Amino acid sequence: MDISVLRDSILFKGFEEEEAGRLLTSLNAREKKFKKGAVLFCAGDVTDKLCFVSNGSVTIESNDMWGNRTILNLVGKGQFFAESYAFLPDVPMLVDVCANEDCSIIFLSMKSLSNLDDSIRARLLTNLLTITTRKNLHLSSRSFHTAPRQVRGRIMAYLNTVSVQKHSRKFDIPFDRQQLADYLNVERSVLSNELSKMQRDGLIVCRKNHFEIIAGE
Amino acid sequence: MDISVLRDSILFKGFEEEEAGRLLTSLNAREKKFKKGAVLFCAGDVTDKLCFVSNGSVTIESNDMWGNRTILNLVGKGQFFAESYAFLPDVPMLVDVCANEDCSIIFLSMKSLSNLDDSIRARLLTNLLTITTRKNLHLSSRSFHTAPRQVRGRIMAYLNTVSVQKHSRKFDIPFDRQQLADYLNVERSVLSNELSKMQRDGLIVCRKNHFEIIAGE
DNA sequence: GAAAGTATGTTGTAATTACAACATTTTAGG
DNA sequence: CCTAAAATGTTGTAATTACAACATACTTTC
Repeated sequence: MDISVLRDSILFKGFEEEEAGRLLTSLNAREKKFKKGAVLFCAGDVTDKLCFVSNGSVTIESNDMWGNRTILNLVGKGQFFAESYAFLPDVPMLVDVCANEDCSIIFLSMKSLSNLDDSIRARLLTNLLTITTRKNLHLSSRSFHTAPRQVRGRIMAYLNTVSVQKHSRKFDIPFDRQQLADYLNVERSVLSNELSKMQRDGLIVCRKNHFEIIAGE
Repeated sequence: MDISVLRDSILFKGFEEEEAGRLLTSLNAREKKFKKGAVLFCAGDVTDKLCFVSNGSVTIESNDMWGNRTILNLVGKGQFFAESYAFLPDVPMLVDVCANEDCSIIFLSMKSLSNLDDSIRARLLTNLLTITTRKNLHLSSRSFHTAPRQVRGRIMAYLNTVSVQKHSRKFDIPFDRQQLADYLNVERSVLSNELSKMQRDGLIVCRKNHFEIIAGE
């Protein structure tokens, strides 16, 4: 198990090397590998495991009975997921979790938190709180990407966020066209069409996953 | 200041009466009243206050420069808001918070958490974690309500959730028509129209805020 | 480097939604 | 109880999107 990515994560902030090691044991850390397309969790599943992406990426998505997919989030290397369910283990998951590419996931048991001594527990809880509040902001950012009524507005809202995050007008996005469509809640063909129009209108340049936002004068 | 609602909240779960009182002092609890329509926070504001609705309700919303409103959440009596910003006080708010009716809000300072002793801090953090993870689920539930491509699907997704929460096919919703439209990201007139059709089709009965879902055969 | 498979782009039509304008109902004050 | 204001319902048209069908480009594998 490659611990280094997890060791560098926000979860272990403020912990000495030796404490971190003991904590990993207490949390019963287990790593598992998944192939692209594998389903890690289905809606309705329950879990008490906090999940960490040590390599690759997964998508958090909702698939309705007519085959419509909505991608709520893409969780990349170094990020956590299922934290809400880990702390509310009675609540069945509302979403599916799928391997977006070959990936490695570390599962951490949250059951034995109360056995830790207060000092370690308080620090760990503080870090967990940072994880959940950040996730909170991340979740609400999708609301802003899907809020505009028109496709162009949604694309721009999304690209702007990515551009701000990457501190550059040129950047790659982690989605292919179908995924971006499913994230923005629009038709793939309409998305492709609109991207073409936006290029003709001189708003953006894009090729595959690479985008550039053209500055207005 | 009426402390009883806050005292009964999840934040103070597991605290003795005497500890709770001291905690309130440490957190510098302050209550403030707002008139319906008042703006408590604007997008861009920063705060380190955890906010609690001790009476009334507020809406969490995003208003774009063309006057389009998106309601992300309605926070009622006994619930918290701004918890993410309270713990990430550098992050400017992405949303506006407005008084949905006359209301009272208790503001709790999260700055001095580290001064508390480990035992109290660990218990408080555990409760805060419950608040943030629940909020997380609440936020993602809106994604499911706006995921269906058609208006009827969105209405049904929303009404189903409320029905499950209230354990009844008959229930009141906290939104008026305009607010429900802004929550579901649809036009108010289209929403009214669709509700009429759904009544004609025998799917629901509604009058003002009161809804009844009619069981399929 | 062909062939097959996958991803992306394009187009036309049917369906749906946005928007405006107005009708009706409900609520709040005097 | 009347009036004004607000909320909700209805309708028609213009604009947008969904969907299907197909064209093109890019990848992968042999």
